[in-house]
Amino acid sequence: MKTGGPLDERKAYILATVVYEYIATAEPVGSQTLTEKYDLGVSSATVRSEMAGLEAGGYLVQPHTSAGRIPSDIGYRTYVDQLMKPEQLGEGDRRRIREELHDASRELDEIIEHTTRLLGRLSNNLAFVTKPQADAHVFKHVQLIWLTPRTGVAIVVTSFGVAAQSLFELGTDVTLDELTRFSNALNARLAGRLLRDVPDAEVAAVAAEAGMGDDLRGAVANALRNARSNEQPGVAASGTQNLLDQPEFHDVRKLRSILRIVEEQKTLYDLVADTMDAETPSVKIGRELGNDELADLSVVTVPYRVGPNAIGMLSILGPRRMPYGRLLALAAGTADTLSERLSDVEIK
Amino acid sequence: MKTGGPLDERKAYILATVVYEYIATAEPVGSQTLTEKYDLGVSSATVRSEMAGLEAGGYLVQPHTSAGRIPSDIGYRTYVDQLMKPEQLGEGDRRRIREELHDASRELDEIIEHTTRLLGRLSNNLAFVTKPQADAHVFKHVQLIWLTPRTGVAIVVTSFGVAAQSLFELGTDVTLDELTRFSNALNARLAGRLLRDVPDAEVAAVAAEAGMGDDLRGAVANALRNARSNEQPGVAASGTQNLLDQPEFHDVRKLRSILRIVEEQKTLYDLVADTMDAETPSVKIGRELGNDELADLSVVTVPYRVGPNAIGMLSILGPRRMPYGRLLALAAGTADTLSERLSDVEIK
DNA sequence: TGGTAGCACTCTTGGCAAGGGACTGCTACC
DNA sequence: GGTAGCAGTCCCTTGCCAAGAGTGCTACCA
Repeated sequence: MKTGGPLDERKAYILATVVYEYIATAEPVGSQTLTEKYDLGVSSATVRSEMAGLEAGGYLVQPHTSAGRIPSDIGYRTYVDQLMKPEQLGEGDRRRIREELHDASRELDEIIEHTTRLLGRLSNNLAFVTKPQADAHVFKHVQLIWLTPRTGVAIVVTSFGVAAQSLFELGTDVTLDELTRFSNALNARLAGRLLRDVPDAEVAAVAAEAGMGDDLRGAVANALRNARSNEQPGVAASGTQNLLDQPEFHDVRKLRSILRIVEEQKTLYDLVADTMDAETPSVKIGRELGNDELADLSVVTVPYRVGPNAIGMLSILGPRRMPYGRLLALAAGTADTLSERLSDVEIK
Repeated sequence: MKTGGPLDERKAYILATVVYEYIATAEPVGSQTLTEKYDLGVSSATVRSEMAGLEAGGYLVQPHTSAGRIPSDIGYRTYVDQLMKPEQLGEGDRRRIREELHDASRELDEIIEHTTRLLGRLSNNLAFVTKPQADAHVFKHVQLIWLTPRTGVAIVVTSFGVAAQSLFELGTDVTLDELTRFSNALNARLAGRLLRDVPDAEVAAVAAEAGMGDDLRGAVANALRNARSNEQPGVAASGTQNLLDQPEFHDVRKLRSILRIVEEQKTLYDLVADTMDAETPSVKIGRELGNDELADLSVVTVPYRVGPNAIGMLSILGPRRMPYGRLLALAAGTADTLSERLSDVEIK
């Protein structure tokens, strides 16, 4: 299967129409259906020979000899990159998203969860949103709370509220005054800086200067590391049941893989981890997801921001046969609103 | 369908065998299978007439005329309450659960999540665990953290670590000293008491005495309310994909209801909310769940404790045709270990 | 030479009938 | 009261056939 040269205009139009029709109906598209439903200006016989060409070029495949054609990964890819026209979100949808999100809580996690549910509902697919990469947040405060002479809690607060906590248990007694002094030492040095600009070594150094013991230092370092959470942020997901409507999932085996993936946040995150850096909308189609079990799924992903920095991603997972244009517009619109909302709740 | 008088010994044994066999095979059980596989000491003809009696009594039903029989809700109920012998968890399983849970983190939420995943894996069904009812926890500390003159965070710490937080935004400026003074006033009065013994009114009174403004008072009250979370605790769930193995779920419509219920924590919680008070293991079978969509599912539920108080529940949701004895033993064993673990991490 | 009409062919799908298998309920007998 | 045997019911599988959808190829036309 060679990818063929560039498509001439008529081939391109026919490919676009096949993809469009297949997305709408979930049925393999034949030459006759095509000439009947769309005004191609040529007969079905001509369409047949063009389709044979598209199949030879790797854009279409035929499930069996006497069936119509469906797009291949390459066919969808060409459609998304070159053929489809970008869609805009209607003003109604846009307003509805804004209203829903602005009613929500001020807590970061709840905002993310709420956004995820909203996106799942509006997209009629499975939505998932990565929690913010906090390392671009501003460090506000660390508080060491004394509970008993040997236990306490270390709390890290950023410009988005409480970012992490860590219970600690010490080998030797510590007083309330000591904890207060430690907290002050850390705050004096760290307040106002970006989390990512605070290396572990510096925390250790400040702690050592202030005379903090090892276990206490460990607890603070631990809380800060959790706050940064830059290896692998949590992921919120919503809308699995929407996928059941799609005919492609009436096969139970496919559902297995999806359910497993949704339950294990890590796999879900891995699906989009590499698009995090790109900072632009991205579409992954079928085998491009790098997982054979997901070969007939696609994902669209759009980053959301605070200020200029992309700090997380909104994604929609659905059948390969998904309305790419609409979902991209929806994700982008939601990402915009989420970004605004996050700027609102950020403590300046 | 009358529920018939008490079952004589032979009827009871036959009912038990039918339930047992159907749980194992998922196929309607006929008189011949039964006499062949189990030593009943009578012929299949006799069994047939006994089964006819059991059907008349409402214990068994026949999917169609020429099929074997399957248990009704009443049949399962009788089996669970009177016929099955209680199982014990093997020492191997027990040790494995203990090892897994004792390696886990000290953070309450993570312990619960970890337990849920473990239970999902071991039960091969859908496990869900309600997060602790915190109102039986001991109030340890409230901390008001100053971020800017008009913003801050209120944090409530109980004997299980940080229980809740609430960002606040004020109409007038407040100083760090004032916040410290407020914190101290609250702590002096509340520390060491059970959360449920601290009425909202008292918090308001202390706050007013200390001269706190309304918004600040609101934030503290809010954080305390969240900490108590006694209306409806969160629920962790794991193992949805296990259900796909069961033949009863090859019908996609049934999956829909389940997926929806799992995603909405509230419905999941409602399934077992009324057994919270009972403080003993409980089994709900089919329509007893009070939801037609779940008519061929069952749930076993076991409470877990800290000290003498039940503070949450472990549940396993699966097909009505589930191995009740084994799952009850598994849930009970896991609940014991979870209770121990929680006592360990509690700050005394 | 590109487009078209027609035709033979392929493959799936649904309906239908027949046969086998797994039960049951009933009756007559021990 | 228990049992053996039998007629009857119902489901499920299998095989077959016809209908339908779609294709590729070829001959023809402008």
